[in-house]
Amino acid sequence: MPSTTFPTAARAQAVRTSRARDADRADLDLIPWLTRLAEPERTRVVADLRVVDVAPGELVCRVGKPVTYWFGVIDGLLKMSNDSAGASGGIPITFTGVPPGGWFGEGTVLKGESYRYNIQALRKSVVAGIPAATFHWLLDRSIGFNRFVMNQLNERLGQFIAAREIDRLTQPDARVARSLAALFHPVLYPGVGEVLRITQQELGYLVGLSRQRVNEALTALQAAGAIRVEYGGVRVLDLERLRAWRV
DNA sequence: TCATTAAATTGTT
DNA sequence: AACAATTTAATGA
Repeated sequence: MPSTTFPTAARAQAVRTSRARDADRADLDLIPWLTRLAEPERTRVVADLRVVDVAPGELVCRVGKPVTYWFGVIDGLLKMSNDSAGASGGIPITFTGVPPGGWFGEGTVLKGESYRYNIQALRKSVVAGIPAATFHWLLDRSIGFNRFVMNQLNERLGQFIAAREIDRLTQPDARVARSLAALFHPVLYPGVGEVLRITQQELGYLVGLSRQRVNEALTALQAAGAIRVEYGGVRVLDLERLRAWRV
């Protein structure tokens, strides 16, 4: 196993807790775009792929750091935020959860800029990544990969528009409902099945509500038959209902 | 594998 | 924020 440096940012604090390891077969099955690659490409990508365990609170990448990897979530839950760590005061912050199956930062990698977001693990997670060079190499020769990235960019645009709507919502139940619906996006987050593994605490952190209020909201959503609350997670019964939740 | 214990999560005040 | 109840994870025989 190569002892490469990874993830990039916050390595000083990360290297202590994160543990690089080889990707096993189970991990590979959870990378949605990998199945779309033909043989010569697939082999190189698997070789370049890095998989690490990330501890809760650990930063996967930080605003301003140069782009080195394109990341995806194998397991766990990450938080994407555009805050500047208190530098600009307590200004409204947009959070987005990244559940299993989600790959992000392709726009930044494409342009070769520095990261525009902080990506932080909300709980113990498994994160995969390919080097920016490999990403570009794939774009240059795999049509399947290009299709994936294009679709990804398109769907994500819709996500951000939805996120702005959610931010404007004041009703807690609606915020929770729509945020949940976003996390169950089948294209962006194919790793999320019927059940999303997320605690009410984590959901509260993501949506910007107290755990108690989230609990109340979830109870209401469950009573309406849109979801089922389970221990350490939520099962979606009616995704459309969640998306359209008003009050 | 099972029973016991510790930790995590939930529901409620 | 604090509490009790419940569920899961960890431990060791």
